[in-house]
Amino acid sequence: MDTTTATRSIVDALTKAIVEHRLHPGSKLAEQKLADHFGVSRTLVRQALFQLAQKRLIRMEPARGAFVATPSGEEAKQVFAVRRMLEAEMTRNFVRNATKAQIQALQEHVAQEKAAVQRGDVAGRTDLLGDFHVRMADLMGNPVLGQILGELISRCSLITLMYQSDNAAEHSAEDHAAILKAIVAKDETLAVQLMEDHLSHVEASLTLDRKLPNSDIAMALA
Amino acid sequence: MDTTTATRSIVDALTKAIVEHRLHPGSKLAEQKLADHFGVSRTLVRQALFQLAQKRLIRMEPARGAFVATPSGEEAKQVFAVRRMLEAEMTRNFVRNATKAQIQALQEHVAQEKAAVQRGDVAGRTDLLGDFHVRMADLMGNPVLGQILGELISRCSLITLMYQSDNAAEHSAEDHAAILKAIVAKDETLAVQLMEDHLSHVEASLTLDRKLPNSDIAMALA
DNA sequence: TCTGCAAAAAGTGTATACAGTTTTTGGTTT
DNA sequence: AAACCAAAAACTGTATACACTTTTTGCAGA
Repeated sequence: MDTTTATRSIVDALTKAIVEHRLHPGSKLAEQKLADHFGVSRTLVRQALFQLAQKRLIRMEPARGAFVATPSGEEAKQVFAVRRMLEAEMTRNFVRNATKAQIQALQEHVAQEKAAVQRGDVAGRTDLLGDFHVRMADLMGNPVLGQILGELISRCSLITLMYQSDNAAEHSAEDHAAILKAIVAKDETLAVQLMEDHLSHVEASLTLDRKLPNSDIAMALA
Repeated sequence: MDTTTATRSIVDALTKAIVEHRLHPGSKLAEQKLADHFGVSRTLVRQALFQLAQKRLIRMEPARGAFVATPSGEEAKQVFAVRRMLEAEMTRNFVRNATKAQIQALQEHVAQEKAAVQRGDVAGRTDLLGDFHVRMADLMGNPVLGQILGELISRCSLITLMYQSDNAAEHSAEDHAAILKAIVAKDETLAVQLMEDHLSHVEASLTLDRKLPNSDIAMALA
């Protein structure tokens, strides 16, 4: 991941904008406009766009340019399937190997989530709910896993935006608390089960099978 | 993954060269030399190098250039850990959902592996042994999983080159046959267990804890 | 002979130029 | 007023130019 610092910061800025829903699925990302905005040449912008394309946060169409990705329902299901595979085992390892300090770190995180929910901070809440999973991956001391999961979770941010029907995200904070409780109790199978259920629950709250009016409309008025 | 076709073919050519061990870990990849070789400008070479860096097949050092990656023993363990997570579940799903045609495709693949082993075709054998896992991922109809696994397996190609002690790879063909037998018998837990054992076995055949003489030497004479 | 250092060569990082394509614009015809 | 077409504008894809950094070279001194 060692690109030069300039492109790195462009990648980070665009990633943040996409994950935080400040750039909508399907939006055009014109190179010159981005170059002007960041005060660099198109060269660096292009490097950043290629990296984002590899992370599947944008797609590049030949001779037409870059657009914020519009993941299909099919792709969404696949992303969740892989997340379940990884996070189930991650949870199992966490129960077995986590130190008190690591558990406490997660507890503080869940407390922050609850606070965000209670004060109705939607943006902060969304951030924290995704961070819970990334945090857990990082605590496991496996950066390879951490990076893969981080990218999958970024993609989920786009997916939930496109397919979210009811705001079932509010249940997520409770799910996290329950998972953590099982971890503290060293109940391995329960913790794993709760994690799998949690992910399935999030996935089920999406309407992945509709005909994607979002994509076309967003494309149309881009 | 939609970059323009030119850079795509450069990425593929370099990936193939690295995975097939025609470019050794630590080797310098000078941009102009690659550009001359491929008959394009440095621009396209650079795009390709950035993509390879993101796939962790090369590393880029600021102002010093690109080098074929030299994964550490620590990183190798992490890659295998993630592979076990993904491939265990992949195997479980495969037992549950595979069609007769898919199983037959794998059987033919294992037959090819045996043939390569018997005729002493080391290069072909190595290819096929890695392909077994990629093939299985592709058959599952989950391209998201397929791509992640494909990249992890590419990295394993570098890892086994750097750390291989005895040539335990010969056992892999038998392992694959045993896994497939369990799949045919619809023995889910056995198939999963055999897959996990297989990956642990491959990992155990590596000497991941030595001080990496390879890396430094290769760097030194690059 | 070995060490140290300065000049030259090679290489990377970024910007710009230019060719080819796509999109927009504005007028013309039905 | 709507559909169509051509010229202009905007944009992408690739090559090249140039500044700056690293590496190599070759010579001077110990």
